[in-house]
Amino acid sequence: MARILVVEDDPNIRELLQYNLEKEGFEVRTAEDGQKGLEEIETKWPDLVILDLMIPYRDGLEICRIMRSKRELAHIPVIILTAKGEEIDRVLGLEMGADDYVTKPFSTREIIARVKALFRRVQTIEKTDEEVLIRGRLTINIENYEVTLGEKKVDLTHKEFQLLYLLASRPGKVFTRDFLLEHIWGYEYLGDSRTVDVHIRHLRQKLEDDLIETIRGVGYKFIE
Amino acid sequence: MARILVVEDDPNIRELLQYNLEKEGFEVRTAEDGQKGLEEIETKWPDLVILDLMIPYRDGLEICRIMRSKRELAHIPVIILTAKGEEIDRVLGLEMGADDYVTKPFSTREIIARVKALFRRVQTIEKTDEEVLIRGRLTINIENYEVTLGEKKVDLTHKEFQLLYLLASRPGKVFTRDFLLEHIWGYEYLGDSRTVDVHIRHLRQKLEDDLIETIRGVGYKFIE
DNA sequence: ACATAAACTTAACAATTCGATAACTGGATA
DNA sequence: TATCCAGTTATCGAATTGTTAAGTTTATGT
Repeated sequence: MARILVVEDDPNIRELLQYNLEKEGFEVRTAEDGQKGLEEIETKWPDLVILDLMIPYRDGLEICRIMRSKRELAHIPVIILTAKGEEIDRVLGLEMGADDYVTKPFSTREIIARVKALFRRVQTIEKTDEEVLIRGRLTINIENYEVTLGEKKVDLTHKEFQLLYLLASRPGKVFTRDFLLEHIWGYEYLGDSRTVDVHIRHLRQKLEDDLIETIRGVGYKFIE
Repeated sequence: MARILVVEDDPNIRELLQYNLEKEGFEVRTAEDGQKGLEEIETKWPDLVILDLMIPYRDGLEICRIMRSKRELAHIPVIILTAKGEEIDRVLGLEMGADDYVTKPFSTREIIARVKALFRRVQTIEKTDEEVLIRGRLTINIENYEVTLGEKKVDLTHKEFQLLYLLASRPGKVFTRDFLLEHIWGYEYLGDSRTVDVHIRHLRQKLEDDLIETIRGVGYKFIE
């Protein structure tokens, strides 16, 4: 199972995290300050690091920066813990390469969910890092934005391409209209969800009718 | 739409929350003390609970702890309301498994934003957690919205799928018609309870007769 | 900066599927 | 045996999606 390092000076939170993460089946190590944490990271290469921002000796951001500068540590995902007031450093943290933030106080469920989500993201990114998606007769080339069906090249618009790519990235999975709107159109989009239908229609016309299946009352899915 | 339970003894805040959440399209129920709140939670399984910390009979943390210890309630997100002076033991609160905290006085916009954020978080993170339910020869894939019996794929409608999923999520547990109506059809639904029978009938036809058992005078259960 | 084309959104209407209800039947229970 | 509860079926209306076209925005090249 995945190995997680928790770098946190407050023993209560440290134990709370350790207890709950181990209950989820992760292997957990802890360090109580930045110096020890960094040593652990450099010698043990954990699979994920949870870093409190305010810790003695070396703070979270510094550790993050050091990790990102070393080739063998650069890929390790990092979750930063911040107290409620410290949210100013968010931008700085992003620059330092943290992958997620959790503001204290947090629920254990939340942090576990985020750990899992992060692992999932890393896994799927590593998997889908290939620029070409092949699904039967369909080929989706992300790099040069090209789609071919059999031998024929298919011209898609930007939205159509995004929609197809998202659906085809997980064949079989049902995507609700809301989910599609949120991910392609953005969180703040306040529009008709019928818009999705129209784009689906266009995709079906340009490709084949039965590539995208309608799940009535739920959404759409790319056939497996 | 999602069903929210507000447990709060102050009638002003209770109504304020109810009014504003309903305006946002949520279905809202209220309880004025911990005992009634807990009953409502256990019998109705709301989709989210807003809990005042200081309420008569059973306080918020106790309810939270009870919820987390019961399998069918453990996943329900909880927002805790605290008065400004109340210094909650943070770690205790975290262990109890609340998902978010709001300090009184709060603005309605804030609480609505948090409710929505929490739903979004839970949806995107938790739903991908347990995607497949296996019950003997029956397989229920939530992500793909697919049901197979043995090797055969079974086409279910939305309502049928929801019904089967709920029943199969706790084999052996008897669900009353009222519970099923409130949980799947919504708090507001005022209809014939024969409706449930018809959908059960359809499920039995599409699957096997003896998967869903009738408990005369009570309701239905999925066989263990 | 402008004209033009392309892409996107919205609206309206058609087609289809689904679900609620009523009414009747059958069986269990007291 | 009477009564109550669940099973069953067909039908109608409602909800969802498909489809087309017109209107609006955005992008592109000159």
